[in-house]
Amino acid sequence: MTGTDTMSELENMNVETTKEKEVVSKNFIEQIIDKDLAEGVYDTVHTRFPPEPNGYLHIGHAKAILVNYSIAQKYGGKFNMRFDDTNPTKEDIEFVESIKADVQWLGADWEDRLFFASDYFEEMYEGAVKLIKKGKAYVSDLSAEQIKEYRGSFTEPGKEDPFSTRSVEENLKLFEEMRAGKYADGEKVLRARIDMTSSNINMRDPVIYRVAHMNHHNTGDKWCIYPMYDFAHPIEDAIEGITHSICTLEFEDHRPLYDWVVRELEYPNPPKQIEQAKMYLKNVVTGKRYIKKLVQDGIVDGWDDPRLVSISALRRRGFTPESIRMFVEMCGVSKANSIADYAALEYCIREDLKLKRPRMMAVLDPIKLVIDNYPEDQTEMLEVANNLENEEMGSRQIPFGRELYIDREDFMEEPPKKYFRLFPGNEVRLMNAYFVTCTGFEKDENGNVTTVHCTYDPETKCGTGFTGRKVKGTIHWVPAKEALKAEVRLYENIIDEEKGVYNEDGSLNLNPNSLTVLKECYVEPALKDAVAYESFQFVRQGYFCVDAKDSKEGAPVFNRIVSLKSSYVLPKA
RNA sequence: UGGGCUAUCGCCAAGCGGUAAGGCACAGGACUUUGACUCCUGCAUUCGCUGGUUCGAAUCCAGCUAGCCCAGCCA
Repeated sequence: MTGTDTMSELENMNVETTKEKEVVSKNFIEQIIDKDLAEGVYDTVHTRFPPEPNGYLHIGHAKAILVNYSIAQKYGGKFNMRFDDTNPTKEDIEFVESIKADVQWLGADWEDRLFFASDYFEEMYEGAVKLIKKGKAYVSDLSAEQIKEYRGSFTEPGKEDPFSTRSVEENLKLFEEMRAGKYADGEKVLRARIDMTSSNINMRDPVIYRVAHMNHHNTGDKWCIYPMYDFAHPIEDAIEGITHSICTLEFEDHRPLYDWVVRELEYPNPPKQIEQAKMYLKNVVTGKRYIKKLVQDGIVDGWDDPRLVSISALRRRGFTPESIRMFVEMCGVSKANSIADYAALEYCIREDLKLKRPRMMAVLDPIKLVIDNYPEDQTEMLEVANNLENEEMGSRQIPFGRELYIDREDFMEEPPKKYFRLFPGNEVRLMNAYFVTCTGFEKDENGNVTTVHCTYDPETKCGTGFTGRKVKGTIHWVPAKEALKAEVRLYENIIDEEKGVYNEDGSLNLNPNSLTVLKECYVEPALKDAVAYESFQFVRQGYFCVDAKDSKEGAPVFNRIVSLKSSYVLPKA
């Protein structure tokens, strides 16, 4: 075998291994799309995110947004943003703004394709007229209760609506009158004529238009009849040229109706509805009325309280769009109902921030450390890398002096075995600075340690390459004089995870310790200019984000996004 | 109760008749100026159950079981 042969052999192997790595199995939606593309059912891919503007988006919606968006991306297709605003009684302009902001923040770019279902009302009306003319729809005078009665049940077929025999002409006239405002809310509806005996209750002559004299956020008073979801949605998709209309599992039973509408209205290349499982997170609150109550009761400070999982709350807590995308990707797409662990989300945010954020020192529960052999009134500036694993992040200066703050946890008068932080006689490294040996400590009248004394060894200064001896522990610190006092908020799940989300009476099982406010923290002076949403690693403690609501200029409030993992548990004192 | 859907490790999830991918979590170990990160190692003789077809079944067939969704003029 010649050298070149060996080379090409090697190259082939490389190609193969690379290929193997890249064979990421496709999810079932992608498999359907591949098939559609291969068979020529469609030659492009066009998806959409169609929320009703009736509330704030939460982590569950992120899946819908990102699955739709990423599929469009993968296939070089398009992604639309569309508000499904067909029911003015539930909707508000406030929500369209917050939803737009959240979707944008998540990075799902709809480019110039922002739509409102309400912009299609005229075409929907014409569609309804078309159905009437085809004898496929009729106006009914039945009350809501009567319609319910006539619908039958799971086991009994429905009965024909007595008004279903009206002539096309009469239906046309009545429907026109409905539009003209001649009838009060609930007085008349338009029903699709399908099959009152269908085993699928959605097919038992579903109502497709109702009367609602109500101001609409987009169309004002132009309309007093509004299309129902099952009629409107397929039309919206068809108008926009959506190919794959992805929704959640509970709409599986509606698919026959979806297909019926696009077929009867004779849309060419009709869209296809595909249902996927929702994404649930274990032990989180997403129910509107529960969150409303938490706000009312003053337990949280709004829909963006960092303990909630609304998109705005996650943003305020310090989660990044990248971390949420990673999480959605990690959870995958399937038709099996499932509940993801919060730990997976935590993994994603740590992973995302790890190399992107500076690693700073902050002392959350301060006690003083005095270096007795360090010259009084001397301050030296230490050059410290912002992120040891990412040189590009550069470095900063930290003042170092005789008096520092360290965390209470990093000193123990009588240490347990395997405790390798500060205790009388023990030497540790002050991160980025010197080795110090504990020589003593002071307590207050309650027996709490207030000050720890130590001596330092000038030869052990960081960066000098000192290798004379090693220490087992490295602790963080902050200079007493120059440190910035800051408020830090620590979070636990708002739900008591032991007990689950709900009590027997349906109320929430709240965790009384979900919020810890620490007002006497000290952080590096460099953190003075941190701005809202900026985040950092506080070494040995976790990732923290500047709270956007309560921080003041020069006085940041830090939210702990997530702690660092730890294989060491401090024994209880 | 009729219809629709689902069931593979603690949590997600591949697998599509040729003998159980991967991630998270977890547990060991190495390394370490973060008890972090990183790196190794381990982690389903078994795919809800029972039968059947087959040389061969998580994959096909039959019958069970369990869970989720549907009887809005909500989406």
